[in-house]
Amino acid sequence: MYSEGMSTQERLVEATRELLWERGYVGTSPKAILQRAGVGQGSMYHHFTGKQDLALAAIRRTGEELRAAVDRLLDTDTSAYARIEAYLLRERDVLRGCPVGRLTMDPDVIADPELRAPVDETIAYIEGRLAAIVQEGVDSGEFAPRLVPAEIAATVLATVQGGYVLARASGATEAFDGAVRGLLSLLAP
Amino acid sequence: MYSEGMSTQERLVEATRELLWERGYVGTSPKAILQRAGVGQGSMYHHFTGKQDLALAAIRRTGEELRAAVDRLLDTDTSAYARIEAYLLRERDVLRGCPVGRLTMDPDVIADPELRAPVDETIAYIEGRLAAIVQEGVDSGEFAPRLVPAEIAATVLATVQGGYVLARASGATEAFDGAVRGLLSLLAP
DNA sequence: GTCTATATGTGGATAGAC
DNA sequence: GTCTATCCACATATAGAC
Repeated sequence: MYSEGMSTQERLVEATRELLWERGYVGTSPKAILQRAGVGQGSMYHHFTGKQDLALAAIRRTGEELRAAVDRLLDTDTSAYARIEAYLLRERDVLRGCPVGRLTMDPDVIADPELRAPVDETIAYIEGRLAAIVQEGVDSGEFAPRLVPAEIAATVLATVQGGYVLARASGATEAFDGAVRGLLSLLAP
Repeated sequence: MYSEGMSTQERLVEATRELLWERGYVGTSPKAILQRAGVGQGSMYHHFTGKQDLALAAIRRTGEELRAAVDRLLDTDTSAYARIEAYLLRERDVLRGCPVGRLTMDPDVIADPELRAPVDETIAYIEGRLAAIVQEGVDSGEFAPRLVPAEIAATVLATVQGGYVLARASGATEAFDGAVRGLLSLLAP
């Protein structure tokens, strides 16, 4: 139940991040968080004002980590296609879905501007990075000039997010892989 | 609150369908269903064994309707590209998301084989219809022979499902439209 | 068939002791 | 800072009257 060196706040945020990923905001109760974190009720309300506040910290951290991971993946000295491919083929726990994208199906997250903000920012950031790479590819002649970078970036991101949906519906990762391969075949120079 | 000619069962199923779309399975309580349907507690447990049973009826009906709508859209005597385009440009309430796809993010739906089955069947059905159309296009020379129909079908469906995610994250339909246009530009003969 | 009453647990949060 | 006790409302279901 987390390492010894982890502070109570950290344990609470980590437990919340896991539960938000697994069950979403609506499906996550303070009680479940406390049990997973191994702390008492009082600690949670000492460090955070409540469920929303704790979820906010958790979502922000998840967004930061995802953006950092994407940066590591895309900051390479390779062709535009190779970087888009690297993004699409990134190792993923497909059946768990995207820890950020899944929150968009949570009515209470979407209804709360504070909770939606870090979700929006993270997705917009990745879209922006992908668009810049497509633009490079268009400029260098690697991609057809008729491609609109912002649109292709949205298509790439949507294919990944939708791939999770197909995979979870079928209970198998195959559909995700198929969608990605299909897109790569359409993008292939 | 629904027409006079609607039976109690129908009212319950309709109310459940709406709530599942808006709030998902975890976020929908029997109480909320009863209030929306305008019936008492006893009626629900007379016609259905409980929340799961009612949700099952609701999901099945939503799946049937979606498959029928897709059939109407795709049963036209036009080119393969035109039919894929028609599917992608279908009029949608983008910010509400897909009434079937959103259920894949519901942990209690995915964990219950009975509830997941109609979700899986509906998505598999649409994928199959799209794949057959792509196959036609490949056979007729409309699409490049290197395209794998099942993969392209998955890409098309994933772009739509992921488009909902992008749109809901940003709170605007633009990202959905961008993803669709990007895919159409890649598919264009 | 439909209603109201009731039951048990949980959701989300506060109070106050240590 | 952390714990336990307590609070009120809701979630989900059953019982039994009409």
